[in-house]
Amino acid sequence: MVEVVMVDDHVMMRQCLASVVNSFEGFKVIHEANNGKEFIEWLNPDKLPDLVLMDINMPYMNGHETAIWLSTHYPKLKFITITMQNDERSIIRMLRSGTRGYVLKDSEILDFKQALEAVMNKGIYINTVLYKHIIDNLHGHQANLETEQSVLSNLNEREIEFLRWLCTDKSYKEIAAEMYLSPRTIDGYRDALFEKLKVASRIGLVLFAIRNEIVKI
Amino acid sequence: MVEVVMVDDHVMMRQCLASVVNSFEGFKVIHEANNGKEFIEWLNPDKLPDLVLMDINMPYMNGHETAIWLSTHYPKLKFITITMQNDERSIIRMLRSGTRGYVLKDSEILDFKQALEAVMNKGIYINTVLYKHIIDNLHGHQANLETEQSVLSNLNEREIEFLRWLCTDKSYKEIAAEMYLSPRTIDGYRDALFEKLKVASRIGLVLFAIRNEIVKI
DNA sequence: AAAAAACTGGGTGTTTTAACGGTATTTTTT
DNA sequence: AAAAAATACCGTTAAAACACCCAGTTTTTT
Repeated sequence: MVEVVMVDDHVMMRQCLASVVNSFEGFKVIHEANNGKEFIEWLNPDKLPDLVLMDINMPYMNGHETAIWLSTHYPKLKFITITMQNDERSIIRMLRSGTRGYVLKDSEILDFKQALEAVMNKGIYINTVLYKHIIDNLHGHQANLETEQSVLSNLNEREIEFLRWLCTDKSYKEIAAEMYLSPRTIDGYRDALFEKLKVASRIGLVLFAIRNEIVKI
Repeated sequence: MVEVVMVDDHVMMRQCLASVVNSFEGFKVIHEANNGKEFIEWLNPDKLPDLVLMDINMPYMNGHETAIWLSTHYPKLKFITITMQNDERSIIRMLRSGTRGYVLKDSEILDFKQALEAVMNKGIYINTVLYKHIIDNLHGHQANLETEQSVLSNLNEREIEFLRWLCTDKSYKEIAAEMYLSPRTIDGYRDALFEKLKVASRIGLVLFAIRNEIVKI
């Protein structure tokens, strides 16, 4: 039986969700708290719950603060964020703070159940609507210079890989070895990129790669 | 009934997984393909499957290429990546290409089932082990930034200015002229920064400058 | 006021990078 | 099957980058 704790200052909402959780086979709500502070004061290191469901917006100690505290003190304790906030920053922040799932309060019960089951089984769960935000964030800022975008699409896999290598402090000779190519070939790659990207030095290539998020900084 | 297509060049693996999928209630494998090319040639716009499970490493047309093609031509067609590759680049790349799930081949059957169910129900599913990679990616390398912060505070105005010049495609000689210094002095600045920042090439300096937002990209 | 630190400039090398000239092989297109 | 494109490769030369050595001047510290 998965022992669940609910942390949310909206009592009605919390109790509704709790009854839903109790209706799921294998899940049982063993405690409810009004906010993060109440929750961590209640926590007993010898008898941790299996799963915590919590809101972000709460008085005294909000979901974000609680998440950081939990990640620091009980990194193995799984928690899912259940909230109405679907803005990118909230999502990213909670993910970074270690939440295993992020479910919107206006999701369907089935989504909710999926999230619980996925999280209890080594996974993470994020609503599809939110997923887009995350992917955008992985991309970085898509508002790249359009002219560069078209140049970018003219680069092949190998050139992209080369650009990534350029953004290290390896010499061309070392990069050649890494890519299993002759240094001469690397010379050719460089020259081709100089031409394509209209630059004249490795620095120019590196800056392009970073601007276009070919490498993560 | 969720109609599933399996795309993987490892026949044994594919057939094993297919039989497992068939054993799941509500799922049925309706087609198997050896690679992306075979798969998209088989695809019938009038009768799309509900879910595609595919490997990354495949001949002729690999998972990444197939993912991009699918995202372009049938953005609503859901697919899950099932692979042995758990390196960050593969994961990020597939996520960016629109995969709804990422499951390692050495996962347990239950994980696998969770992934299928989560994806069919508006979610995405990613193994916990992989999740770390994604979060690290969202972070950027924040851990490093903190240690670099102290290094940064040891740099003087002139060095900062020099770092900014480094992030252009000017040569040291040209930078010297811009800063009204002798090229020799610039040499000294560079060497001092190499020492302070523990790097050994201009590229390293440029990356530092960008990471620490000394220059705006 | 003396010592230390920081800033600036210099000499002399080696290594790396960049620009120029190409060729041979495979893959794709026509 | 021929043409075109893409891929991998090579040599030479000049410039730039990097590594080491150094010294004089100014600023800061003691």
